[in-house]
Amino acid sequence: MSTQQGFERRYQAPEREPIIEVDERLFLKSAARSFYVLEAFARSPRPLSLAEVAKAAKISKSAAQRVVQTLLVLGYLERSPTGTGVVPGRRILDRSFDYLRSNPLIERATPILTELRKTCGERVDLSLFDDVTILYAIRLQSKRETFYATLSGRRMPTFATAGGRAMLAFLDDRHADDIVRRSKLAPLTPKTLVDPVLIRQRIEEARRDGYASVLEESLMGEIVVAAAVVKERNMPVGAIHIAGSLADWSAEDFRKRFAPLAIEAARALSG
Amino acid sequence: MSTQQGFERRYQAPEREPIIEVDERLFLKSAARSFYVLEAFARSPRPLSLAEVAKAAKISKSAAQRVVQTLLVLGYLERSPTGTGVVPGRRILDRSFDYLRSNPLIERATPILTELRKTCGERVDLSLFDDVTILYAIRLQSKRETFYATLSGRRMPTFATAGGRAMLAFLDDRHADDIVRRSKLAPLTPKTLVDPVLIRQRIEEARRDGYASVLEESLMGEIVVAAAVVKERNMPVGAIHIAGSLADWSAEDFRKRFAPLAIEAARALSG
DNA sequence: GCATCGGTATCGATGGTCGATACAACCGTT
DNA sequence: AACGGTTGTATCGACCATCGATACCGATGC
Repeated sequence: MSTQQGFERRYQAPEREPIIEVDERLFLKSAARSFYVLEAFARSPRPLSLAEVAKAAKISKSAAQRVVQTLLVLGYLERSPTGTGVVPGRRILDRSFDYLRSNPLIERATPILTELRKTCGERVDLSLFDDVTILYAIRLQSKRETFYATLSGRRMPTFATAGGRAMLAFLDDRHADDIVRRSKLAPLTPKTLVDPVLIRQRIEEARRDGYASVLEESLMGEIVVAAAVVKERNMPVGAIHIAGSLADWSAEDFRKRFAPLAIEAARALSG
Repeated sequence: MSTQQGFERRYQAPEREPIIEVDERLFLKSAARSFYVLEAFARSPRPLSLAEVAKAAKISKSAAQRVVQTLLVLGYLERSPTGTGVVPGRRILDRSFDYLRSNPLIERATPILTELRKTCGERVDLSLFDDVTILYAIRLQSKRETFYATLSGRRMPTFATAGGRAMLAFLDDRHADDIVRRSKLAPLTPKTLVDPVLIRQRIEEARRDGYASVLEESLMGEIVVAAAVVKERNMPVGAIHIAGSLADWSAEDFRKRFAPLAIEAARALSG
């Protein structure tokens, strides 16, 4: 259920690196409004009435009416089958298809992950680095998964995930600390580390070992090992996760067995 | 409702059913422009320069500049890592996450498909009906899959897929024929049926058997059985596919073994 | 050197969008 | 049966956001 729509939405100021900060005058407010409407469903995944849309997107009812009509025509919204309100439309999936297909990393990763999934028999994920969150792009489930563990497009806090920490380990301390500092350090489970000092310690371990491992920090009963995929100059761009259940494995066995596989797969994708 | 326009893009005139035809004056041209830009990547999944964007979206270079800047800020576009041009942005995945999460069918289907995947050991898909195309929403791969067979958001022609025919079998003849007629009957493989008479015959078989089966019609070496998921009034909304390789199975064995499983899963989702 | 391509920035005119408002249809409740 | 509450739909003049020609800067290439 944790929608966690991650820490604070809304795009103001990429604020990372003061690169050029798009010119106000080139920003199309009316275009942005459409996306604000679509984003309303990140907070409430159910049919929204016109009034609710207007409120969520902070626009007038009239504006909402126009945006909704437009998005209905384009297929990015659909009338709710329940009769009232609108829901996200199928055409959105076309765009995510384009995204996945346009990203060379995804394409190269797919066969490697498939192979990895076969040898492991456990869930295998590819996540993408995105500042204070990571974004799951490919998810190959094993058996018995929760609904959200199957969805790509899910975001998780960088600081609390194996993949996130594996990626932070490739940043310099200043940058990594900055990300932790800007993260909302809310525990996802009773075991989530929220003390920046402890988190930093784990990051250093990851730096030393070449992989990160978290134990029940985002889901009770779950153990994950992950290794970062890096580009030139060792910039982390993604991570390969292998996730298993403590019902099947001891933490030590799991790490010993799967960490090398994650590292190898990540290395095959790097460079 | 259904936004058809299968292969052919662009939304002019839903032209199907003269239902209310959204008021011209409520259609936000400037908002639509942003989506035209995003859709440019459906045709060419690679970085596009400003000029290319302008051309693809049929807007001026200035307009392209503004749209691109805006979408960059919002995260729906990203600068290409190769230095020049833009590519679809990660934020798109957030929206597809919202879509999947908002759709009750997807949520209900997930555990059923997971279970089905486990008992079958073959690839299992959930597709959604969308007029002349079907749209893959959930894909659980087995081993050795092609890249495109792993991507949700992929569209395939309704007439040539097992799921598509299973769904057509639940429409009345007029409607089914109409969909076939409006489809671009281009063969995907040497074995694709393109004769409307033969296609209709297969649809009738599906109606009789409660499932459809296609043999190498969309991918050589592949056999697929599928059963339709229907709503009230027996309207088809999706289909469950089970896909295997002819290297592992005879067509007959495959059908005998998996068709009942597809039917049962689809029935569990229907109603 | 010149040509061509990439992205960026400027600015006044114009027309697309704004939003208050009214309307229609549906629900329960009293 | 009129009510107050939804829902979605439709109208219209005023204004300001957007338009697009144009100029600019930097790389790259011959």
